[in-house]
Amino acid sequence: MAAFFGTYTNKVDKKGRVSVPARFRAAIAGSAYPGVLLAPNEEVGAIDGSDFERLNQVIEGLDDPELYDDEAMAQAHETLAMVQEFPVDGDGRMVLSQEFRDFAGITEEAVFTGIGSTFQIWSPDRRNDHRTSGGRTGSSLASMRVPRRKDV
Amino acid sequence: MAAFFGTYTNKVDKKGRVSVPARFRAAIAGSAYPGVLLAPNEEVGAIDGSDFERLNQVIEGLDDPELYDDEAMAQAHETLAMVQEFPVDGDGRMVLSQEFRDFAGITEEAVFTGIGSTFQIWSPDRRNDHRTSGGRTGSSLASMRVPRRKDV
DNA sequence: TGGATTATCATGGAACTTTATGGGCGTCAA
DNA sequence: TTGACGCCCATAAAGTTCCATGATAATCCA
Repeated sequence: MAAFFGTYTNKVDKKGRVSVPARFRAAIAGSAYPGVLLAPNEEVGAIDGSDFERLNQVIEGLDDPELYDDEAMAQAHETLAMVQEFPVDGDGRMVLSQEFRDFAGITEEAVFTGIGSTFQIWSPDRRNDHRTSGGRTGSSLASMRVPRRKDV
Repeated sequence: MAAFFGTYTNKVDKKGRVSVPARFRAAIAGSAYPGVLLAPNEEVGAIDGSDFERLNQVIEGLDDPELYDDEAMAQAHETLAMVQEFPVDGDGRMVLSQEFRDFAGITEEAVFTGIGSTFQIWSPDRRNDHRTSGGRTGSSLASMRVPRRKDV
């Protein structure tokens, strides 16, 4: 499974091109398709990203009645309808569409944040606001719990 | 699972390179990726470290609705966004980024402390302050508890 | 068992590779 | 033809590998 983590800030040139962080590229390497999948995240005003493998898992999950009730299903459909494919070129860059840049308020720079099996793309300002708001006290890697191994 | 313990002090050269203690390298040997994962620990002003296996466990846990509510998830995302990957070279060294050195106040030397399934990296001064403050009386290996074995 | 030999480790420097970034050039379609 | 787009090239900075050395620790053996 692709694992995305860390924060990277890259320039967006006048063509709308931006380098996908090398570590993220490595995470999606070997995937069936050399690119990423992006969708607006309306909750936070950023862009969500993932690879094909993750999307396939999500799609499979839709068939599980325990995961989705009617309301959640309708919402999931809306989200899937917003997903777009962005190829990554030979130099490791993709072209962020004007539509998505406008949505996320991205102009000169884009901030990539890895959050596990997916990642997000932010404008620097919004990223800062989001990070400093919410009053989250510093968590730490050492304090994060892992699922207790189930003895079967 | 990787087990980290003991304290080691190593030099940081002008490129920011520092040897990972051989015992720690042995602990992560066999991991899918020859490197360590580091994240700032804002509570104590040091750097938390772990291996890939541990991070993957954490990431898998994120899909478990019983482990994370919305608030805990937001916090977990913040932590993951701070995690960075540091490859360990053939000589057993990694390059501590300027950002992380600044955060932890590390200049010439770095102190590695193993604390179980993760480890920490300190500036010598902060390490000293932290150890001597807090009034923690000496615990002992003999007094430490272990989980009761479950009969299955 | 004392001393010699062999690993392993931490450290320094140099050479090499990758990454992020900017620009150019042809193609296709509106 | 004027963008939008894909593709290729150039380059500086950063990251990574390679080689050398002294110090310490482990091993061997007569």
